[in-house]
Formats: sequence, structure tokens, C-alpha cells
Amino acid sequence: MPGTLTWQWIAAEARRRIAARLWPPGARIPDEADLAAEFGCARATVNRALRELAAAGLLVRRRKAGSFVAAHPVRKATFEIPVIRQDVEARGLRHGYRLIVAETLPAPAAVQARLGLAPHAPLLHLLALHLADGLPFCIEDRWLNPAIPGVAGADFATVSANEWLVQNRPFSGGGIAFSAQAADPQLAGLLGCTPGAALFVVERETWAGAEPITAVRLTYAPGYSVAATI
Amino acid sequence: MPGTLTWQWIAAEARRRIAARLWPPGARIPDEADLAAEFGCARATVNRALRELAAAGLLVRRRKAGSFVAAHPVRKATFEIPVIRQDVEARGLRHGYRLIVAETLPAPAAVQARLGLAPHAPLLHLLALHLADGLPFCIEDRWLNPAIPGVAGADFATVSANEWLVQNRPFSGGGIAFSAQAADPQLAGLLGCTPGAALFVVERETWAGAEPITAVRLTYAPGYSVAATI
DNA sequence: TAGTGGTCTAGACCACTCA
DNA sequence: GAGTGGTCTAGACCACTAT
Repeated sequence: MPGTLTWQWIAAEARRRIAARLWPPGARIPDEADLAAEFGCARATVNRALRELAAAGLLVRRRKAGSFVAAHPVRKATFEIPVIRQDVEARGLRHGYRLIVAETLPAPAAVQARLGLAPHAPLLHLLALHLADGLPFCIEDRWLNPAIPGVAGADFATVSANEWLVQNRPFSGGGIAFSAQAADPQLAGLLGCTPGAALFVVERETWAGAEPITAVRLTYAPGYSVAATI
Repeated sequence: MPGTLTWQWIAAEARRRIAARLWPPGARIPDEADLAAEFGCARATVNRALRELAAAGLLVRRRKAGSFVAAHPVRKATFEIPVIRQDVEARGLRHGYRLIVAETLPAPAAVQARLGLAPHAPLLHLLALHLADGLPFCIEDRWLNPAIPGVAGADFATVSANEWLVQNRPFSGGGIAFSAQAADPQLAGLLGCTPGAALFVVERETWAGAEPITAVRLTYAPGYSVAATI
């Protein structure tokens, strides 16, 4: 009960009680008002602390019902999604970029579905290679909505679409998925690895409101991994 | 400016201004006090809104200096880390579990390093297979600190360590990493896939305070992916 | 209907850090 | 030294929902 910042101390104390089974899984914990009285602070302070625990997945809060210890403590991990150039430079390497294909054509059905577009709608297709110290780092295979302002005038041979979008077309939402894929001959050739090598794949779709912006598939050279703290 | 909840409306308005380059990347935005005056609300309400944007990576906030639009908008994605059984059942499949190996021996150097343990410290090593509708779903390769209370009495032939830990040893922190790996003959045999297949791998370490709990490597059958919204 | 969390206010003090 | 964000308070009203 020392002079630590109050809401963080309350949050830590609540974690302790959950860990110690004073508040067992599924149990209802005291009211915000009761806890405020116990800790000798304002209810808003307790609210702030419990909100954090709920965001961390340790509590489930329901109006009128109360706050409950999560029966199945689903942990959450937050990953940062950096721009590829920064990702390379953060490793102390020099970033390089090479545009391979730029064409406008109807997207494959799978891409159309991901973006919720009408069939046969022509999209700008970009295939590019990112390099780290001259070695293949990542393949950027992107489909871009040509209706986006500024796309027509952008020079994707100089600036990667990845970076152009970050700086020019902030998105409001989207989805991201991680998976593993074996290198087919084309990927192996571009990445300079053996065919069949296990590659880490990131697929991402982004929207600005209801309008689709882009769908991209990033295929990383062998050895890539994504890390976070939980 | 209609009757939406205030802090969420302020957060949305701030996002709009950032997207519209009214507040360009790197620029300093007005004080909390100024914004409160502009929006006609209390400073705490503005604070709540801007704190959300900072957590989302769109703003960088520094005392005395002010709040700045992030120069490189690092997006963040939050993934849920479910218990494997729930992961299977959420797909509408029946979960099965089979313990393959349980032994106590000094961990490999890599595992010792991940957990910060002294060399030659004996750990409980568990190798188990999770099934979905009878088919291999995931291999759980785990090293467990035997000093953890209750471990000695747990029956990991019946309950997976994954599930036992979640229900008995809440952790306070740790790390998680995603990567891709080719199936070696042993993995291929256990997962019923062809050797060389690209597999999705999750590695996780957890601690309770300063004490290491476990290091685990989850190798998923081909086709597995992890998704989130951003 | 009534209890609970969600939010807002107006004011205050503090901690950090830039100038 | 002074400006800014970080936090706390005491009180209030509202929204949702279990009963």
C-alpha cells in the first residue's frame, strides 16, 4: 500500500488476487464502489484499473451483472506491424527495393473476395522485392484499388507501395493473418532459397471506411520471425 | 458533432485530422487544454481520447513537449492466444490429446537461455499431440520448471500442460514468436504430413514474476494460420 | 425496476522534461 | 523555470441488462 501510482497498484493487486485464487476463475469480484472504499480511492480510479485488466483478458465486465474473473484466461499479444524498410533497418541492415511487375488487370477471385469487390474489376497489381544488405528479404505481392487518389501519379518503381500507402493513405481498419507456405519455384527464385523451403507469410487487407484500399501478401525469406511480449 | 459518446467522437475526429493531413506526420497537435476548449468538454475527456490514439501508435506523447503525430505510423495488431482445446473447438471440431513423452532431464542450452536458467538444471520435458476430429492438429513440445507447485501431482497424460497451466499457474509475463519451419521426419510422422511441408510454429516463454514457468514450442499441422483485425 | 459499469465534469496536484 | 501530459477526486448522469 505504499505510494505507488494508484491505478497501477490496484491493477497489480487485482492480478495478485486472481493469481492467488482469492478471486477464482468465473467468480464475481466486488463492485467498483466497494473496491474504491477498500482501497480508499475514487471509483474512477478503480474503474481505470479494472478496465486495463478487462482489456488484458483477465476480467469480463458486464453492466448490472458485475465484473468476473475470466473462466478461460485468453491472453492477448500485441504485435507491431512496421513498414518493411524500418523492419530491415531495425536489424541494422541496409534496405533495398526493386519493382518487378506493375500491371492493371482483373484480380483473382480470392483477392476480389478479400476486398469485397465486384468480379472483373481491374486492380493495380504490383510485385516487388525488398532487400536487406542486398539479399532478398521479402516479396511484396500487392493488389491496389486504382480509385485511390494519388495512385495514378505515384512511382512505385522508386517508392514501395508499402511505404507510399503508409504515408499517403492511412487506413481505418482491416485484417491480418500469419501463416506458413512452402516456396514454389517462382518464390524460391526471387528469394534465393531452395524450392520447398518453409516461408513465413503475412496477408493483410486494409480499408478506408467502407472502401477497400489494398490486399497484400508478404512472403519472407527463410528465418524470418515475428515476436512480441505478453 | 452529434450526440455520440464524447471521447470516442474526439478520437475519431483526431483520426480524421491525421488522415486528412490537417495534422501531418511529425506535427505537434494542440494542447489537451486547447482541444478541450475547442470541443467543449473536460480535459480528462480529451486525455482519454488521445491516450487511445497513442496506444494505437498514431500519436507520440511527451510531457512538456506535447503530442505529436507519429512520423511512421506503426500499426499494431492484437492477437488472442487461446488454449489449444478451445482453438480446436472454436473450429467446430472435437479436441483430442495424447501424451507421447514425459521425462525429466537437463534442457537444451537454447531452452535454458530462453528461460534464464542455470545450465544442467533438470526440467520436465513433455511432448504431446493435440488432435482435431482425430487428425493431428498441433504438437506441444514443452519444458516445464519442476519447482512449480502442483507440477509433481499433475497428470499430464489426461490434461495437457497447456490447459493445466492456464488453470493453475497464471503467468505475469513472457514472450511469443511466430515463424515457419519445414517438417523434419519426426514432425512429419507425428503430424501425418509429408516431410518438408511448411509448418507454422509458435514459441512462447512465460514467467511468474522473476521465476520461469515454461518454454513451449507449438508446431501446427499444415494449413494453420493466425488472424486478427487491425 | 434496480444495480452495475461507462462516461463526463471541474478542479487539483504532481512528474517529467524541454528550453 | 515553466509548460505539458499523467493522474486523482468527488460527484453526477446515463446505458445497459439481469432479475
